[in-house]
Amino acid sequence: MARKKSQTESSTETAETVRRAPMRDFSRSLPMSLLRAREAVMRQFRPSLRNHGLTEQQWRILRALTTVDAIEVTELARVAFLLGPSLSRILRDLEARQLIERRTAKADLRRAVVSISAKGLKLIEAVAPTSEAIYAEITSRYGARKLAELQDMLGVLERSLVAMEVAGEESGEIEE
Amino acid sequence: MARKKSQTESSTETAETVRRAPMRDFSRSLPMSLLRAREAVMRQFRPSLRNHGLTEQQWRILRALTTVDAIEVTELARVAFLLGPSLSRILRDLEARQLIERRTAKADLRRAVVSISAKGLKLIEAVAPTSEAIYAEITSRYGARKLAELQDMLGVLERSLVAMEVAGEESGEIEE
DNA sequence: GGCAGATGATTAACATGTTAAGTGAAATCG
DNA sequence: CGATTTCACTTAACATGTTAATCATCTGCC
Repeated sequence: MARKKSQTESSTETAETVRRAPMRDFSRSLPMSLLRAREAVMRQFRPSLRNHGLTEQQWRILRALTTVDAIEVTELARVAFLLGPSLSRILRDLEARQLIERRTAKADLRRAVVSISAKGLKLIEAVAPTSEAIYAEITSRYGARKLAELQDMLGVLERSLVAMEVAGEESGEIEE
Repeated sequence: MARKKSQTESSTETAETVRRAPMRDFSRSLPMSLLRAREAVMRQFRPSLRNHGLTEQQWRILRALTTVDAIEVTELARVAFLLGPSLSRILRDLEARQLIERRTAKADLRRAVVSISAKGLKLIEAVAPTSEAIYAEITSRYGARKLAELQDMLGVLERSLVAMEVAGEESGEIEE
């Protein structure tokens, strides 16, 4: 680190009143903390996934599909925590690669039902060992108990924020 | 919740051996927990930013610029936690909107130095009150002490993961 | 039965994430 | 001092995030 300034500072005078409100130091804001933590975690997994030709989101989808027999697209979006449009694009690609299978629900032609293919399962099984090893290493380094506690706290945070949203909608802003 | 299956299950036989390794329930994995928590937080801020014509990242950059007089692009990328290419594109846009100013370092023509403009400062000042109010509401709902503790834990996690990366490089994989 | 409104999914359009390649300038070394 | 390497930054190319619009089907109601 070490700022290493005073070398490109031959500036003139630029911003005058800048630096009025230091605010919350910014780099320590909650969104930044969460972003950096998540990035630090994912940086561990990405290389392995990449070696198997998978992105983080594609992995999430396949992973979610191994926990069910078949699932509708909307439900899958909820479980894998992806927005519809992203999921739509990714499913198109995964289907083309024959890692998943998709068919239309007989009772409701709007709905599509997705399931993982044998090829997809094989891929998952090829990646899983490394992923599990990395996860174990993280758990070991950070501490299993602490990790569980952290996840609890994140869950509580999430729920209190959802409650906050609801509170902000109960009246007023109906139409746009 | 509630699986609501047995309605689109008129399937034939699809996946056979599926559901072998439930793994870590998936939705409770650390990356997912962090992702959902962060999304829950950002969902609070996005509408306000959007009303002012700013994306989350643009806001991060302007916000970071208020804490310094001027800063080099690479340093800014580090502080705002953005990758070079993303930052490059966003700076191009912010400069076109005259929210920032950019000039070239005299001592090193490779380096660009960025600073916020008066217009940019005005925009920040217009958005800040709402942002601060939302942040205060979150703090209040979740608890200031708990929030500080959560951020501590996130910081520790981040640092232990950085240590993990280093440990995985000390020998071997030098060239690509 | 037929039509207005709701719903599931996709497409469109634009912004960012991510890795690789390109460009010009500076540092290093023979 | 000139070739090579390194460095700061930008472009390129592709994948995803995000919001709005579109499309087909469904549902409720008459």
